[in-house]
Amino acid sequence: MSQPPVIFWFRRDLRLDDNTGLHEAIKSGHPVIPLYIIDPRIRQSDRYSHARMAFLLDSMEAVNQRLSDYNAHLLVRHGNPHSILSELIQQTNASGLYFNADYTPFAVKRDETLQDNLSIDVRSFDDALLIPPGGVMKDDGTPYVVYTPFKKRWNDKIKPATSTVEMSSDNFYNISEIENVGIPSREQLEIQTNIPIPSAKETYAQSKLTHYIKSAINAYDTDRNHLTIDPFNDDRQTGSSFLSHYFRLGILSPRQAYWAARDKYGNNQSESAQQSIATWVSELTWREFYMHIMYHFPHVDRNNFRDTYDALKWRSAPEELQAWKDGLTGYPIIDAPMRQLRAIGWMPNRARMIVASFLTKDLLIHWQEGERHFMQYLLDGDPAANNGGWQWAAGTGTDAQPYFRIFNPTSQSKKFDKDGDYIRHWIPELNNVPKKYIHEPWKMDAPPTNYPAPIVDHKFARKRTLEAFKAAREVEPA
DNA sequence: TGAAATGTTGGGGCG
DNA sequence: ACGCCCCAACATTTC
Repeated sequence: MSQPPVIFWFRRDLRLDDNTGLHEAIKSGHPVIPLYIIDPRIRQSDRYSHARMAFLLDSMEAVNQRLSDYNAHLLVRHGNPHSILSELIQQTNASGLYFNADYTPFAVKRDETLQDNLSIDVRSFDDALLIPPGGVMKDDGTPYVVYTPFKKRWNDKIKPATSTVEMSSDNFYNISEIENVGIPSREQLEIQTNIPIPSAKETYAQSKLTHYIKSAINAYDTDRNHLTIDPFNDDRQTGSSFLSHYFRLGILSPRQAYWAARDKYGNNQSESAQQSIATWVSELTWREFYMHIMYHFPHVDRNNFRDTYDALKWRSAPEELQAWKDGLTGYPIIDAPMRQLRAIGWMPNRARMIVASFLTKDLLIHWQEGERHFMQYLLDGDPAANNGGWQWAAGTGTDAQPYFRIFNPTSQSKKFDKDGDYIRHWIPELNNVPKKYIHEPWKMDAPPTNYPAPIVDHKFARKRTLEAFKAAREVEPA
């Protein structure tokens, strides 16, 4: 084979099926070098997650295994992407670089100068979303900042699924001649995590998707708010599809999920099942919405989307922040999910809203503290979706809940963990607390002595926050 | 993808 | 039998 190779650079698309950039590379007819670059800057980030990195390593291993069906291997290199790529181009005489676009500010900045710095054909493809940023705009050409009209237009823009590409061993470059460090071990990357890492295999993720769409999705509308104890180990808990970590690394594509759901929707379902399916798809749309937002408004990454609350006096309360992180606030409905997060790298969306409201509204601590903590522990931690959720809860974001909408932890607890099963599972100290007091153990005559009293009084905190937000609104914009 | 404060209504206890 | 009060239940307004 005398043709020069092309490089396919895996980033957040660790799958072989329905991978736009990879398939384009294959279709080019040149032998493909599958590459992953471990960028040491990721590990220096204060948003770095040991668990997510462990999951990424497993995912690289899974891709490598699938590649072995084609006598191919994943080439792994460590370092600055620009230098790695130019070095590799020199070594292999590659004529093209293919990858799928990543829309976070970090990735956009990393990728924008590639074409100028590399002397070869650089091809970026839209793959991570059903509709890429810029594809859903208002008639006046500006981006949507409210979810509902975005979703309406997004739905109208969906295009039919495209056909797949057949691969063979002829499509891949023999990299045995090139230096390949291979996939590093956890020890080599100094990964420390006790979180049980779910399977990162593409086929496993696909079967999970199929299984979920088959039946559990029909009850999503009602079950989505259930506080699921451990979706890794308990198949009875079906409220969440628990696929977000697969979308995070692109082990599943949103197209695979969307079309699986939509095929089922059109296939003679009851009205309530259809409604549930629509709601589930709507969560995919939220993911796209927030990625579009971060692309069009990159400042949201480290700043309020709206400057309305730039003057807000967030509290500095390191001990209270620590209590929140440790699950020791004295509010069971806060502490249970915070402990769950550290234990399994996941918490239900409802719980995310409750603990986010508590940090920002009850403790009046900056949403960025919570956003960072979530990124450090969530297996599905995605910069755009996580940021969007936090700014929504804090009231600083696009389409945010109004500042006066403050969750009452106790009523949320009674509503979504009626019997207290979720609380008892994650807070063993409360094992013997009767149902009557499980949501507010401080009201017992003799509360468990090994569980803290509430670090803040909700009624007092609510008033404090209303006043702080009101004061910030009254500050004239600069 | 709220909750608290305030307003309204109507049934029941009771003198 | 009547008026008064209490308050649950629901509705509306406000934050």
